[in-house]
Amino acid sequence: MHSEHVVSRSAEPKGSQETRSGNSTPPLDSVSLAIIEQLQEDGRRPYAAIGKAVGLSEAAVRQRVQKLLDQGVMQIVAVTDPLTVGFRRQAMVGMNVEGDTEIVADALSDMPEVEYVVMTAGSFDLLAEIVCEDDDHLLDVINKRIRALPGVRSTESFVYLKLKKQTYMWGTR
Amino acid sequence: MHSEHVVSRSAEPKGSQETRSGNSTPPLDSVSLAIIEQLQEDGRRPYAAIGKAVGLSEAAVRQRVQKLLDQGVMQIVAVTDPLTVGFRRQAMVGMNVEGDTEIVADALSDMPEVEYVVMTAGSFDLLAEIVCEDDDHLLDVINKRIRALPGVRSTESFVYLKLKKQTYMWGTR
DNA sequence: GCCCAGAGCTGCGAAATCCGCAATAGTTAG
DNA sequence: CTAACTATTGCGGATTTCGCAGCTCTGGGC
Repeated sequence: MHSEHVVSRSAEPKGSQETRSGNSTPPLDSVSLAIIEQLQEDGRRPYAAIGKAVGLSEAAVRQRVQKLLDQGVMQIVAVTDPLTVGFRRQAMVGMNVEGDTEIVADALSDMPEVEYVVMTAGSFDLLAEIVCEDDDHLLDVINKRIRALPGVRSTESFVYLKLKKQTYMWGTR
Repeated sequence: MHSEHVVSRSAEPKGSQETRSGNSTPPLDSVSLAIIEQLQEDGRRPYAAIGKAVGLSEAAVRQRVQKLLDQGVMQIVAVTDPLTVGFRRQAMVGMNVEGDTEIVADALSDMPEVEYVVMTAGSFDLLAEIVCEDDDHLLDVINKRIRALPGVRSTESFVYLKLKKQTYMWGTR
């Protein structure tokens, strides 16, 4: 048992199932970390192989993976470069908002073209990544829908010219 | 729920290679698109289930998936919210660059803390997402390493406060 | 037209993997 | 100390993966 607690944090109220990044995410010990790292290298790696790597039985790994998925701590998915699969226009949109930033963030999150929403400190209150099929589509999303949201004071767009790096190796340094 | 239609795409003669934007990426027909969509929903979905969904045999799906992976068109990985895995500080950094933007982009891509690099049009030439363990680490990366790169004229940072959405559903609208 | 080569698909065992379940520790609360 | 709960293990049986041989379709060379 060499596994140590990362940070012992006690008494966390449960029952919160918010979108993401809610810190309802308790423990996550070093074994689960190791499992995640294995799956970041290959999302289809067999449970037995992972178990051998992290020192657990196949069944235990399976149970932990299922739990991590259920809790939303991780997801196992195929990722691609959108440009390769037919989406020709992407942009990052920075926004300034008046009132509750989170309400605007939620509205953005409901849009299918929006892949990524983050609340930030700095000269923007929100950043959102938009994935569209063409220029008309992008224009429509930004001008007709995002700027129409109540509370959005101003936006600034950065159209993607070339994606240079995109990794999913958190924890695998 | 499982609609058979993928991304609307005009009927394609099977021999036609539409001139896709530059990359060494061979066409990618609608069947492969459909396979990718299946794996975007669940990266561990069995080949037989995918085959039934897209109208192909298990073996054919397996061959196509392997090819897509080998070609680098997609990867099947576990993705997480870095905040839940022990990385407490993230930021998007916008940059203005003099000279060849791509050289700077390549240098950024070599840094392990940099998860995402994209060349953009607009008031920034480059956007880079940084994932760090703490404030010291973040400060070090931005001030000591990024701003030290030759050609970097100025930077502006947006520290993440809360990640609201992060999906990998390109093509699954 | 004819033949050949290459790419893609299918079907089929054999091997490996996944899955559910019951039994076994370890932990915490009373 | 016991009860309740959670995590883990070991096991069959069902399912999936894997490799391979054979088949079809297409395009090129002659």
